[in-house]
Amino acid sequence: MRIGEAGRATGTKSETIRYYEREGLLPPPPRTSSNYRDYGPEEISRLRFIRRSRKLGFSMAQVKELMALADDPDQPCETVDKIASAQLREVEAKLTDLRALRKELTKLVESCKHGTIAECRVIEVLAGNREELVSQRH
Amino acid sequence: MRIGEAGRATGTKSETIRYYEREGLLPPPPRTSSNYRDYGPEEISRLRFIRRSRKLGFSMAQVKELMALADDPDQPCETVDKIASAQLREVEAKLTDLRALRKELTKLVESCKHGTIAECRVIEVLAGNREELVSQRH
DNA sequence: CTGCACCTTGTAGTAACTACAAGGTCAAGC
DNA sequence: GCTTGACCTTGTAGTTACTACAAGGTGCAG
Repeated sequence: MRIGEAGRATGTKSETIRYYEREGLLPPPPRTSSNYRDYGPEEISRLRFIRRSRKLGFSMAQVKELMALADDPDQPCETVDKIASAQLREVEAKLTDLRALRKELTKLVESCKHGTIAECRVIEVLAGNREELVSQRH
Repeated sequence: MRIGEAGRATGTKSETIRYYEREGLLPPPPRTSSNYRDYGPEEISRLRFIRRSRKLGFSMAQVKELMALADDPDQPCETVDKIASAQLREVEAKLTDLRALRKELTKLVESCKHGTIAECRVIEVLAGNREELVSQRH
């Protein structure tokens, strides 16, 4: 599988795939006789994972951490737990915020269906005070 | 409330707040007699909303769209529905991915607690084929 | 009245892409 | 067999969303 096809399969531009390789997120794939990158299903999985994680708001460094967990299951339990727990806390926080946002957007779409114009509280719903607790840590 | 305090209240650097103002995400606040920006609770809410949304992986343009929904409830229903529905689809997709990721991370942390080293399937869990359907649209 | 923390504008650097230039590769059609 | 066009290569420069720093003004505590 060449870079263009890999890109179409994962919704990624060729340039971005090469960029991930340069930055160490993707291992350099084998090359064909004419020096084209040649991707297998394993690399496609990894690429798909990177794209999804980035869309969820994780940094490239965090994506690397997650992939390291998957790649090397023989790391000391302490390390795995530390990384996984931290990522888990972030995932939970994102889930909470997204559920609140979903509720508000659903209400908006519903009221539109009935021809009425609802007042929209998207801002208030995410402007709660959890963030203040987070920023205390700095 | 001056810019520094507003920043501490929302986990945002002063520079970033000024940047949001330049880019039109935040309205220019009133100034004090000594030309300092003076923020009220309304602006703080808005700022908090921007920060949360960005962490959830929404672009500044999407954040603007969402805020426009909240600011102007008298827009034609068609417009509101189009924007809200699109954002809702994205929120749902993010929720699905995050739930899968959470499950995998929880498993990892649990097995660590019992001293065993689990095999980690974080990559596989997000490498499913939903993305292929999305990329068909282009 | 002088530190010191804060504010102002402006410019330059970073992360994560994204686009484009200049040129090599290769299967399809005449 | 040769050209056309879609693909690939490396490299550089532009974009988005910050982030850091410089040079200087503001304001309150001691």
